[in-house]
Amino acid sequence: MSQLDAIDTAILKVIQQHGRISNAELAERIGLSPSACSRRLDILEKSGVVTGYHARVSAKALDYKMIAIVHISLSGQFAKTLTEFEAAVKLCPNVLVCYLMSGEYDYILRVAAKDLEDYERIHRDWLSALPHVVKINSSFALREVIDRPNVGI
Amino acid sequence: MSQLDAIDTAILKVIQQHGRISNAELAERIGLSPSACSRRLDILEKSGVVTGYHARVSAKALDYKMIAIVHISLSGQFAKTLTEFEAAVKLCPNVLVCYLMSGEYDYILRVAAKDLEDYERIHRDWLSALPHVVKINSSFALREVIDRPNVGI
DNA sequence: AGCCGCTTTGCAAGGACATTGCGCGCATCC
DNA sequence: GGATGCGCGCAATGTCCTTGCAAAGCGGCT
Repeated sequence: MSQLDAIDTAILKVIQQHGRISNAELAERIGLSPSACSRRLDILEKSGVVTGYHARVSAKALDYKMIAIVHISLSGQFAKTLTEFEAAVKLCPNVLVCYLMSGEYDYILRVAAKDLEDYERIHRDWLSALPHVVKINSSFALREVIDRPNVGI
Repeated sequence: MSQLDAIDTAILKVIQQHGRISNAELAERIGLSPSACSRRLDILEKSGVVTGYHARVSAKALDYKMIAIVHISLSGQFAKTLTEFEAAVKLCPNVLVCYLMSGEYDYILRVAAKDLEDYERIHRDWLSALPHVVKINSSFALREVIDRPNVGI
């Protein structure tokens, strides 16, 4: 991928916030002809700068009213241990985010649940069943203050 | 908003993963005529079930190579304290996510930075400057294992 | 300075697409 | 049983996306 110029950055800034904007309106906003804009966007997509488009669905419309932050420690940091854990955690659809971390815990997870009972099920059937786990620490989000799709550029 | 039926759910499932899909292809995937599909999607958007569409931009294409998870404790839980902290944290463009939490820390943040030097700047100019903060604990993500845009439905 | 090649732009055309009105089928309720 | 409302498919029209093509900007080189 070549370097991004000011026009590319402007395109990215718009489509981050308005992913389903028409090419015509996008072109107008950034001051370019629709054809040039379409070609630039095409390059951004094919070169992997734009990795996808996603609709954001109201969590409570789907009855997901709870967010838990889960800190997990494993029994070791061997590559095999990490690989097996990660393969297993990827299968749980309720895990939205998972990072391998520095610091006190090995992994940090963001988990969506419909309610406390649902979370208890997830904890029992999924999280506790993950391999090599020696400690699980769940905290619950009381309120979402910020949830940006991307860093403001 | 009325209840979501199986077709609505199917639509949501597709557009969560393919936010820029054409209405024609969406209709074909879920087995509906384009007109009916367009009308359903319109209802889902106007009723607030679909809250927006966003392009996902490769973080490293923008040179954001670091993700920090920051735990923050405040000096108290008075409403005024929380409100002032939240107003301030919302201004920092590097803070992608912020939750008010139960548990040991009051807030948990996901912060994007270009590199360690950039994070040092964010920490100094933004995080340390947030009002009522008494403790900041930063951990760094070594690797992103999962980052789903939405819960799998 | 002038030339040349590369890149990117704007324009135009044709083909696809989104949207809206309309009539029909189906279920519900009186 | 008839009326009513809801959601569907079909068709048409206006918009939009895309691609070919020529010209303009830009940098390097002589």
